[in-house]
Amino acid sequence: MFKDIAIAALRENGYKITKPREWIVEYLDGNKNHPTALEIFDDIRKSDKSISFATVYNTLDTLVKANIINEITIDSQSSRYDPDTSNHVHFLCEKCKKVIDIHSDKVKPILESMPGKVSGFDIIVRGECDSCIKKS
Amino acid sequence: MFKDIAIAALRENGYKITKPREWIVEYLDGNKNHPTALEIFDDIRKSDKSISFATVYNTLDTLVKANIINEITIDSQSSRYDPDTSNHVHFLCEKCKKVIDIHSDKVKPILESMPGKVSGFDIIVRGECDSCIKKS
DNA sequence: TTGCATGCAAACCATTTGCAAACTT
DNA sequence: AAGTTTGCAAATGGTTTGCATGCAA
Repeated sequence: MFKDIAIAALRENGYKITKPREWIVEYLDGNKNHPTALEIFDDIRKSDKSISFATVYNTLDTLVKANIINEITIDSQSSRYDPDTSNHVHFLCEKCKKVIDIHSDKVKPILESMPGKVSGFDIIVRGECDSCIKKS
Repeated sequence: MFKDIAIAALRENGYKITKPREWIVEYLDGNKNHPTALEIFDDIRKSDKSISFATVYNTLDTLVKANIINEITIDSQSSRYDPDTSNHVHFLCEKCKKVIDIHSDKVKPILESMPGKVSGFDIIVRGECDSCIKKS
């Protein structure tokens, strides 16, 4: 389970386990919405928990540095965060704005062809999804 | 030549050919540095040309909309722009900060496997380049 | 007890906007 | 002449920072 792995990874890297960090990890567990920092902040606040903006940013930074989550740049306005660190592509439908995760074995060959050691990646494809094409 | 193609494409899309647009297109012609809007602004100003910040942004937007250049998000701080719209991957060396363009036929299979119509993409791989590995 | 982490508000900085003047067609 | 485009400066909005207080270890 993501939460347990994340908490363990934080511990291993010498980070303290605090309430805000637990909340954010819980929030991201199984989350496929690629939320922004603001969305995370708002949603956590809605559930009677007190958290500050700076802490959301700090914690997300920490989780990214510890390789527990990925920062994705599909939205040029603001960073989004993804707890799924497995090889996948983000397909953004520009009509309905949905981000579809595509787990594909076609990603690996690209990573293997890089002229150096790979530490992370972000594959963003923009277009129009089948569901929107059918509607038009 | 990129400049001629870009100007023609602007005309075809009903955009007027103005000095600032020419300067920016010339600046980007053959440019492999993936510059930011600020870098473009500064460099154009350095060569005795008067241009405003808003115009740089407006023009880059226009060029992106007309599919003449790509906006790339390799830098979470600010957008970068690439006149090379052919299928390639951006490999960012986190040590020397260089962005290496990798033209690869491995990109196409990914685009073809998307659940919809593809209009654009941005493939970013982060790591350490061979040259930096050798130095350490 | 010892630092690391949090929270607040102010600062920062890339990008956008409104509008009058200038220019392309 | 008509309608875009430019340029300026101010506004916006996501993200970061400094520092005092709080908390995990």
